Amino acid sequence: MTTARLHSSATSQSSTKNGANGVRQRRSLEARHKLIEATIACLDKFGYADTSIARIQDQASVSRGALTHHFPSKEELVIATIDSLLETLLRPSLPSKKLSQTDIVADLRWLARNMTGTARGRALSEVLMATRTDKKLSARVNRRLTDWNTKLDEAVVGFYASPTGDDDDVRQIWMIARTFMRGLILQQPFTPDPAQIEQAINRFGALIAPYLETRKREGVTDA
Amino acid sequence: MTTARLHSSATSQSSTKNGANGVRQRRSLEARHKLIEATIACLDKFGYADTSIARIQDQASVSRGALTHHFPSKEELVIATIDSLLETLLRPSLPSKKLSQTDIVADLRWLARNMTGTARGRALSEVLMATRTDKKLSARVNRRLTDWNTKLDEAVVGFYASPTGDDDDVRQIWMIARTFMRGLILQQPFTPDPAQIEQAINRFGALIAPYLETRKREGVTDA
DNA sequence: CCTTACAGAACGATTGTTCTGCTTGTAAAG
DNA sequence: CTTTACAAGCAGAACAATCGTTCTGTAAGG
Repeated sequence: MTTARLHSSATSQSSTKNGANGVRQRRSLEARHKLIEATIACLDKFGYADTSIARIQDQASVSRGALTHHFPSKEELVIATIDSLLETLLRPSLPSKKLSQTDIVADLRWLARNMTGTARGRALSEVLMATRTDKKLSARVNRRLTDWNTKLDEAVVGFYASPTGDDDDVRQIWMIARTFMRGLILQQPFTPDPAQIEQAINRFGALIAPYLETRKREGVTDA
Repeated sequence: MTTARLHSSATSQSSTKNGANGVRQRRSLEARHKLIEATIACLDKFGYADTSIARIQDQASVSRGALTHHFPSKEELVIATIDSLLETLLRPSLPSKKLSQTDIVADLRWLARNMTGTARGRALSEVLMATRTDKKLSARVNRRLTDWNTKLDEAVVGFYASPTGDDDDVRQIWMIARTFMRGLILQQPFTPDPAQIEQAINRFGALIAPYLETRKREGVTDA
């Protein structure tokens, strides 16, 4: 007599009116978190093609029943994982503890490391490639991705300005930078020497540096 | 016109003693070609994850027995497909009927179209992403990819020169350009507007144009 | 006559999903 | 503060479908 156990979408949680942390809810969130982290690890290790539910539940040390309880389908799990990836990959650049704002090349190196040098960055690349052909998945995450991109643009405009004063140019330059960084993952098989990759990053930084200026930092209260 | 010459690669070198085209050999090459084309089409349409043997043989309108006869394993088929992709993606840039050599931005647009706007370019991106985690596949194609990259570098140096006279700089600039182009595939979900993509390509061309000059064209006999 | 080219069934392994049963937190009822 | 009822959390079997590979059989070019 189980009703439709549509375990509410990824964003819900929201809890009930209860503010206290119930044992029940806490464990649930823990399990979800563990499963998402396992999915990221599998995407990084095995790639999207070979990331199966069996592997994920093995990586997470969670029973299959628990997995299917929290994520009734693989698609739900992937989407929740994408949400997690977007959030954690956006957060560090918003408070800008990491961005030096003065050395653009250093910022680019940080960007490169974030996108290709971490499990989360590589995992995102895997799902991005998958969305190209998986229309069902694409339909459900397209909005999130474009929103994320816009938010990132606005954050960058808060840090950098164009000598011409055109903010759109800053957005375009950084969009080019992000595109270049993403391309590194696909270029790596051609250029196995890490030093050559690093040199290319530095050179790219030199190419775009003349078109970026540090913005006069006023009250940048992060919301 | 499209008599694609596909060398049988790692496996048997397929007896070159016979100069005459037997009916037998011709049909075999035709079947191989058809299967490779079908694989490319499937990689483009379904992505690497969902490109199964069943789908390939369906796309090629070939029996499963025929497929397994020509390619005893999926890996063999994928490798033969990669060989075909590398060859056809290199050829047009070698004789340089397409490269204008004067308008760098136009050349970049052609490069972008070649890498992200064609089924072959997208199919290559799919397998490139797969090689990141598939170590068995990676081990078998790494050499081919680096060699291909080197060959492309040399071809580019034949067309362009650096104002500084340093050929290595030309190689680096074009390596950056190729990386950027590859990144477009992964950036597309974030930036669905084609016009914005095109503008970014043009802008990128403007960024690197100052560092490239047309090389005085002497006898460029393509080997 | 024999090897190659092909057709197609059969194979075990693995895919993602569905279902049944058991435990347990939690909140309402007493 | 109990008692009780019920849904959430979870374990694991069962499921049909599909995966890639192997095998047997047949037709035909050399």
